[in-house]
Amino acid sequence: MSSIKDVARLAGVSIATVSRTLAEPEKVSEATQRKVQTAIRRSGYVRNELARSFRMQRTQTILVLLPDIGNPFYSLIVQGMEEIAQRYGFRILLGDMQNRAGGEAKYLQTVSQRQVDGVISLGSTLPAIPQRKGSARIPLIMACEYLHDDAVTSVSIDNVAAAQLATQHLLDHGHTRIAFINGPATTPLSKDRLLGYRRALKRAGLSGDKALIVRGDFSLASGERAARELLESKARFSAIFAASDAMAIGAIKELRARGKRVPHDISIVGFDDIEFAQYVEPPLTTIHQPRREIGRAAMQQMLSELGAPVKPMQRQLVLEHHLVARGSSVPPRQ
Amino acid sequence: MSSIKDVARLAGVSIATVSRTLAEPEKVSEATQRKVQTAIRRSGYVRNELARSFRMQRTQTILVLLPDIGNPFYSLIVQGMEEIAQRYGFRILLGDMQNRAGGEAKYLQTVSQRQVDGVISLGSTLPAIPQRKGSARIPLIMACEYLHDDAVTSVSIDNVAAAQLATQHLLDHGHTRIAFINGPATTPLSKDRLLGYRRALKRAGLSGDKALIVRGDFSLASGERAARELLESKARFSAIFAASDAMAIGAIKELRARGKRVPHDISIVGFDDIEFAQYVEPPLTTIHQPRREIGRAAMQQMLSELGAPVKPMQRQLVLEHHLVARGSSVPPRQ
DNA sequence: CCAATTACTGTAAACGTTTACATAATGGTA
DNA sequence: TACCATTATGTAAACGTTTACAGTAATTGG
Repeated sequence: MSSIKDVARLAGVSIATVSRTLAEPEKVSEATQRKVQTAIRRSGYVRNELARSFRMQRTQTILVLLPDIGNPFYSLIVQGMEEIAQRYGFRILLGDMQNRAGGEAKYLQTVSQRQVDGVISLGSTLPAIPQRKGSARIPLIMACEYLHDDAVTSVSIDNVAAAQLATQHLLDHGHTRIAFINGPATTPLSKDRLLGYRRALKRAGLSGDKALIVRGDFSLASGERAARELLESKARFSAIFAASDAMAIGAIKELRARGKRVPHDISIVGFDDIEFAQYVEPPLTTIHQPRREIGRAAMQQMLSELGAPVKPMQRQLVLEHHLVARGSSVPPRQ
Repeated sequence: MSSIKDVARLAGVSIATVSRTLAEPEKVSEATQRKVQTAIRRSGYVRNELARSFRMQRTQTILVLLPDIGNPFYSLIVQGMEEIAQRYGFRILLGDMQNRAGGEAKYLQTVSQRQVDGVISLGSTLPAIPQRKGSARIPLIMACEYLHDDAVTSVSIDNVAAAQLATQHLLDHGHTRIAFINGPATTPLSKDRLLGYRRALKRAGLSGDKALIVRGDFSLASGERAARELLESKARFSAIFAASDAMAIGAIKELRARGKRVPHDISIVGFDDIEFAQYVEPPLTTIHQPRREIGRAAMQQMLSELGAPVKPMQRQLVLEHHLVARGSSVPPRQ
């Protein structure tokens, strides 16, 4: 492999000039630039990014922590992030946490080893980012999930409002006994969705029933389990609001297995609007999250914190959601 | 950040000794090792992997090219790869090709920039890997897809046999007019599946009908389109074999939209056995691919080529598949 | 007791960049 | 003309490792 030295020799200039031609061409005369450029072409030189990263202590790489790579919910978010990262010469290192608490640990190593410039987490817990003594702190941004803490930058939707909207939709159809399959209990996101659910019930003058609230982990299988739990609790309900489409789809399967028809016997509303939501039977009524946009915004914020010429945003960015009414929600049977 | 120098000073040894303690402890006396280890603990030293990669021209990173990150088919494969990579201290850099021809281009840059040690491609085309002059060639392995070329290492199933099995399953149920939604035309994988489909028909003494063969790109939407094409062609059929579960699910949606009942009017068999296959209505009969195992094997082969103490495998590894019969395939209506 | 071997440790170069600083050339101004 | 500012380029150090080579001390074999 030819190095900057070969190029310098070929062009008859110093290595500093070659480096400058590449990084700050405005500091090099046009004639010299031409010489260097032809030398580069002739030698087939390509910059050794490893050497560069080492020297500059920057890798142009952002670690993206994914709770579960098998959940197609994240794909569009990642694509949005890629789009922006790409544009500014950054790369994404994807870390799959396999839906496990602490699954991020192995990836945080690469952080303390200075192999990434920043971290975007799609998970609910604040990863304990090992900060390098004596260096700038490594930026962390949360996407989708968030903390109610102004110090932590995040991009998400208004989950209270969204959950309220979903519940209201079922109330509008005349349902009064609405079950709720929430996500993992402790996260602010889940708390907010629970709050939105309760708020809608309350505004409708309903008291709500503890037995109608169960939990999953956003996965298909957990939705199935949650529905089973609901059915076995003997609590009556004519509709379910699930905090993810995957859980909604899992629930539908279980309901069917128990002889309930959807939506005829039980209406269902999901959350996320993943692609599959349109393809299940019945097509899923759900809350649409602007996934690509969330990814874009999170990455933009990251790059702005890293000094890229991107306009920074507010600390906690909240994007728009909306409800997509499809076939899974209808008025209750008499 | 403390460097190897600080540790050396603290332990009263040379930096070479520190380096050796970390990389080849058998060459360092026990007493010295202890001194170095306490010095490391006291100083909070963590090796600068950037410097190391630079010096050694190895990054311990494998680029995994993904045709479409939104397709949940790939998740388990990636998990299998991660598992093995992890075990040997390697990382995975995921590259999403967004289902586009040439989508790998931007990632191959990182290859020519020496930022990865090897490439595993899940796509169908042979990525033109820029080889570094004067250095060892960068290993490439294909997983799922393959070329009929002994020079290219690959891990996959026997797609001819698998497609034949799926078709045979429908024939066994009594179907004689079986449509086939294949993947992109030009890949060996698609050709093999077509071959398997045809072989099954032939063995049953059926001639086959060109009009019953259509194509998609493995995605939900393309399955929907393919089904539409079939329905509009006026060709008669009582069953569909789709080359991916996603296309099968897409097709089901379109069939329903046109008033066909599945499986009552039309039986369907998919391919892949993704998680969703169990959750759609009716549950999808499909070919199970050992996805995690494919990932594991591909990564194992990669690491063995990179000199890790892993037993190498044969050039073209073929893993076992099987058919999972679920509700989407039944005998045809009279 | 000497030579040869072994086991351990240190010295210093090298990897390919970036960049602070020095230097040289040019042009403008008093 | 002498001076300064500006522009363009070169010199050389630095980043933090690994590793070839050299050196020393301890051990072994004769």
